[in-house]
Amino acid sequence: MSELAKSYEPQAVEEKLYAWWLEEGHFFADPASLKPAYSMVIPPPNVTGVLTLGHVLNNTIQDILARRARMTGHEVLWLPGTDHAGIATQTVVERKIRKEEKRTRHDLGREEFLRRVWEWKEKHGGIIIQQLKKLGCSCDWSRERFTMDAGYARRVQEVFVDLYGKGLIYRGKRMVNWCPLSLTALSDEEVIPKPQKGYLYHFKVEIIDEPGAFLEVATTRPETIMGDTAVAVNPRDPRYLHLIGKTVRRPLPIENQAALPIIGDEAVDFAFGTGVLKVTPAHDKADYEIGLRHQLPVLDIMNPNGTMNELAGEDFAGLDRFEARIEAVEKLRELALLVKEEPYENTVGFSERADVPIEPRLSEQWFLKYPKTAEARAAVRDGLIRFFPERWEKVYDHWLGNIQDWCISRQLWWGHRIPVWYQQESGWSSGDGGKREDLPNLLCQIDSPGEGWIQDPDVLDTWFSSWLWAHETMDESTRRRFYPTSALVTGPDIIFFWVARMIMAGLEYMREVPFRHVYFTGIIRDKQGRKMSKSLGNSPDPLDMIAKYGADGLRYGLMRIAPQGQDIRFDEQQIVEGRNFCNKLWNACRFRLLQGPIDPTADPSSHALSIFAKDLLAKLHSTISRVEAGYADYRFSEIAQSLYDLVWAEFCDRFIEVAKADFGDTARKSGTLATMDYTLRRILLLMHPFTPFVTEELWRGLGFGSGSVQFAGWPEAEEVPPEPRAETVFRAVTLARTLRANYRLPSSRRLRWLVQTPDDWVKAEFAVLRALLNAESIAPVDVQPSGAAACPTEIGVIFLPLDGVIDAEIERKRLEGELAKVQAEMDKVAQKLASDSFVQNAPPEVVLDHRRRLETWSARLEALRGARDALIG
RNA sequence: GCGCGAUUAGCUCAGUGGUAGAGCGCCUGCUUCACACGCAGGAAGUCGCAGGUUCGAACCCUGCAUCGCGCACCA
Repeated sequence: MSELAKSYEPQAVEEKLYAWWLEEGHFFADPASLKPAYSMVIPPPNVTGVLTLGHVLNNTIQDILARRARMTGHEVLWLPGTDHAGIATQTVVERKIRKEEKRTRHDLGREEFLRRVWEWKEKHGGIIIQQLKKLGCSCDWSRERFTMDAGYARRVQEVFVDLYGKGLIYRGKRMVNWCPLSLTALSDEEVIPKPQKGYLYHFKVEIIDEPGAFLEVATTRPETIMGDTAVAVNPRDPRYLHLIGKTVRRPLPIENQAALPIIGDEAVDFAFGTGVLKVTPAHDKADYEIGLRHQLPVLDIMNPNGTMNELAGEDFAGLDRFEARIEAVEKLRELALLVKEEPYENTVGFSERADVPIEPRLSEQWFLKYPKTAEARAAVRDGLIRFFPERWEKVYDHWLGNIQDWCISRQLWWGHRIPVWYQQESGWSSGDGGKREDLPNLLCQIDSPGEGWIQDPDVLDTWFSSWLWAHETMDESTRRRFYPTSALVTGPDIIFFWVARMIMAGLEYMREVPFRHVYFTGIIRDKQGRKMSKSLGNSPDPLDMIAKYGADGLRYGLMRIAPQGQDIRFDEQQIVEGRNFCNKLWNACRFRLLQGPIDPTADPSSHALSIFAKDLLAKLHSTISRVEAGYADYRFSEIAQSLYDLVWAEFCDRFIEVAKADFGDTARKSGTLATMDYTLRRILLLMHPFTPFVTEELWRGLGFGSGSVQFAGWPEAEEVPPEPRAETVFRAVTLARTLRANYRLPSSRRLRWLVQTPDDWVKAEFAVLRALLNAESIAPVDVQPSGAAACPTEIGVIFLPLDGVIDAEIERKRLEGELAKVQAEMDKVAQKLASDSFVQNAPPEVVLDHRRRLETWSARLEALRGARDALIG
């Protein structure tokens, strides 16, 4: 390529390069490679999913890690795939069938429904995989996995059988979180507590043994009165002590006003409400526990879908639980038993997926007693696994310390079938989540034991397959080479769902942790700080962003504002900046190309270098060090910012501008070009993980190599001494430009400047000064010219002759103003140095630094005074 | 109730003890032969509040406030 377009056009480049990468097999992970291994497994997105900004963040980070690992000489495995996402996918397909055919999954039957889900999956699933490719993700697509792949599915069932055999999986009738909409049990982690405004209802119950006497009960759930089987008070509560053992009349249902015992139980908080608790063992977890302690009957008055059943009585049967609440209050009012309703806010658990209130429900389910919890805790505590940011370790530790058994069965069809078989004649009915008879003859194995056995109808929690993702996605040779993985990149919202469980599964089945590092991203929010959500419509489509700004622009823009583990407020402007930065890099390269062919092996050390070249090389290498340090701590935004500064400020604003002068100087030209090529080469390498497309295009376009930049090595930081003289020139230029601007002289106006300096090296840079100031001329002066505007700098005093340009009186005022400012600064430093405690206690280099500053300020002060006096004289 | 995080320029955020920073936005000037997705200059901040430690605090400690998140409780 001899010429580059005026601006970078991502659309023209991205598709072509991605296809080329695939063609070349660059993303393929070879277990036979002799290179050191670097591996990651993708957090598998839902097969129904479409790319969100969260995915963009997450996968950009993984791609950065993968590409950098390739560049540092690793054999990289980034293993992609998707998750079957039980409830989410089943819901999507059910909705489609209901809409298009007005049928339910029950109309179709299990087999046909599953066929439809697979059909849907083949047709529409995995859109997100194509979208990840648009983002530039360098996954090894030849190893793409799905959590329902045959081999994977078999392993899920084997693990179930194994854990059953170890006595860790058991079936039991327990209080579970029941979703009345999805009609399935959920794990504790799938329940989201939300504060709800409602009422605390006070009602009276008559004490049967003391006719005419009443006990007042407070409840938020009057619709469960029909299921009450006791009333409880705290045995230490003197108000009610004497009533324990007596009975009250349950007001509802009216046709069955049963007598309920008054029991004493320590769980009752006598400060709450009236201190009298209605006990509904079938519909409240705490009440169930109380019921167990007192052998209370369990009276289930609800259907699985949250409507009341016939046990609730004729007034309620068939009503939805919330209609029943209204009705119950009405009935209490009619019975004159309602004392009061006070507005009350309490926290109600909602189903994460269906977003409806969970119904605590007694149900026969499968549970897992987690394996290797102690080891999993220790793995993180002892640093075998490190979390970034570290603070999540505490959250993880706390969860594992209070871990509850995991309800793993789901009353769904789409998922991994539970490998348990029952003898048919046991008369056991399936899938209603609560009506099973006691244990029939049971066999836990994958294949059918034969005639007369039917399989448990339930499927496993999706996470029961995801927790094997780190090792079951790999075959034996891959595992040998790439397990444990190097890093996991995911959101903190699935630390319990996935991260913790994967650690336990890895320890149990691989006897080794699944990853060394876990990087937790932040959560992307909108500008107002709200979570991105479809319903709010505040979630921009990343593909639109890619179309508008290019994948690199999106990646870079996002990474620059994504500090480690902090939530990110998304602002499209940031992506604009990412795009602009890519264009800046493009044009820097374009500038270079206009000077002639580059030398891919340029070595500046074999040339005499200008102070600006030395300065740039020092900045380059300090940036490389900073980038290294950033990778060590996963501080991506700092890496991005360092590179931004290097490219934009150091390379473009300074070095290229100086180079324009240097190119006219035959003595300097070769060194400047060599420095430029050397630096550009390293910039492209450093930038590649963040902006793979533009760097790849430039790498080959400029002629640095014909292969992919991602196998061109990684720059090493070298000790390069700083060149402070260059800094002083740039600072002087800024001061001179400020002087010009103060006089409202347009930057296009070519002026004659004078410089008074004792240093020969400064005189050698006059051509550079002329270029940077866009000057007509720069000439040396030995004595202060009278009647010129002056600006003292570290390299000497720069003068702008007044003739016809500036007004002496204005200049005098300006100088007075400057003097005052400088004097103030000087006083500050002087005061500090005058303090004995400072001089005695501060580190010597700090004191020295202050002394130097004092010198600088006083020199400046003197020069300003001289300029003022010259003006007056 | 317990824990975690945030609070710095109009906005989004860097900044782990020594001169308060960046980008955007704003104002001014510039069709300077890489880039207007650009160049140059400028204005703009009692670093949430109150104490403490220190020669010195945006930074360390204590308390408080506000916002957000998680866990527990939730009749």
